[in-house]
Amino acid sequence: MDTLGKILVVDDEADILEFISYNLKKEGYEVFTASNGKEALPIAKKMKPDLILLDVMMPIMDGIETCKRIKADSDFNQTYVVFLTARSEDYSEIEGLDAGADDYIAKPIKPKVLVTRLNAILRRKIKEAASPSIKVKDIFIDRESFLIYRGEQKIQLARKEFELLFLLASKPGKVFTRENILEKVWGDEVLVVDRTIDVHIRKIREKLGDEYIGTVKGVGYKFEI
Amino acid sequence: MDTLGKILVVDDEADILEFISYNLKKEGYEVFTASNGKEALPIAKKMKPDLILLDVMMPIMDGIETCKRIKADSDFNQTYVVFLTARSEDYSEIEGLDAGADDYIAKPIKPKVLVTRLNAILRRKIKEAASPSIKVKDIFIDRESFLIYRGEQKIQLARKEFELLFLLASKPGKVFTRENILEKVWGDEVLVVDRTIDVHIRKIREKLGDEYIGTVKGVGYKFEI
DNA sequence: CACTTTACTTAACAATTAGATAACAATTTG
DNA sequence: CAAATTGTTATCTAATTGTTAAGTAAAGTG
Repeated sequence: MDTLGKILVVDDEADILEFISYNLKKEGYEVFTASNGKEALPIAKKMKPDLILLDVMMPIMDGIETCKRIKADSDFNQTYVVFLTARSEDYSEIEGLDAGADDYIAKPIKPKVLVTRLNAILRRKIKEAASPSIKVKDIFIDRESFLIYRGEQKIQLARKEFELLFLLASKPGKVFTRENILEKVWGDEVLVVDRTIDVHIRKIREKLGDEYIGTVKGVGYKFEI
Repeated sequence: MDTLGKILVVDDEADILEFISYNLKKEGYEVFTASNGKEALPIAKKMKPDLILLDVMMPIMDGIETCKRIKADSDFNQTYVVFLTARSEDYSEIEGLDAGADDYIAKPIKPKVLVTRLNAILRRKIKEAASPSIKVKDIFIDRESFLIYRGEQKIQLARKEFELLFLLASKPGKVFTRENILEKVWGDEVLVVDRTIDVHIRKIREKLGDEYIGTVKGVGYKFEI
């Protein structure tokens, strides 16, 4: 099995480090560890991880400082940084955003949440890098321009509409459940009502016509082959 | 009758152990018991249960610690862990989730609740593992698209019809009793009259033809080989 | 920074469809 | 044949999805 990606985990508490490391390895990631920011930088330089998981509160060099240095280094253009924060440290959210973090995970860490979030982030990354466009039926879905081409005709979709169509079209014929769709298009931290999906489906159908997206009652939606 | 699955129950109170054990055995599960975490681990190793039911509060090794060790062992990747917790111990919910538990059941335990929850969990597990598609005779039953293919022809079934056909086709030739069918397709919390199944069978026959599903009077239905 | 526009979400209601059941017909079984 | 079991149809209900309108947030503009 080839690795899903490389992750560098940085935390000063050995227990947490081990706990996270174990869960990520089990999932199929290649994991490196460091116990503070100072240690982390050279390891990151060397290993070129796809994602760095940073505890905010650390001695020697805290997460925010580390993140700033990472983001300042053009070597890490393609590297995602995710913060681990204690739930109530909302101040860190603001600081962290300034520092350029891409996402947050609140402690206490639940393995499932951790793994799904990182999966989602890295999947998005891989997908964006790998398949910028899809051709199905008579349409061409182009990530570069966020446009749908049908022959000469260009159709513009809003972001969410685009992502939703892109997801369905990524596996034509396959039925995606709403749960599925929410996870992939909205991400699992976002709490949105099912009907929202329906409305977006409606808008896509409005712009493209009804023949592309089918409903499977009791299950979900699919891109019709 | 083959067993529905193996369950390891861990609790320090002998009464509870027996109570749970009795109810699960009656339901058709193969049950093992242990009275603390330390005892539980080797039994789990040996018996490879599908699910471990863990009391949170135990002497020697408590449920949380036990759960952590179980989850840390890759042998138990496929094993569900369910906690038994006193209702007001909400702290344990957080700790337990950290430890990797998959579900909770609050004490005091009602046999029906216990059995239904475990049934639901294990059914989900089985379904997840189940193959996404089946090929029998001249038809192809596809979970991805929720369609039945016969050559080029696509046949769409409603959800319950699909699940029912999928069940029968999962073991062609085997006769499924109505009880069987209700449990697997409808789930045991749903109360439905037998005739409902007949009607669904009828609709499937209408859409696919009569040659696929056979009736065994006094017993049930089967997918004809 | 006001103002405008656009995207997103939601609530509320309408339409549709799947599912359940009753009632009766047909078939099988002993 | 009589009893039990299953098949069939029509009808009702509950669940699911479609649709509209309106509110809110975000992004763009002068």
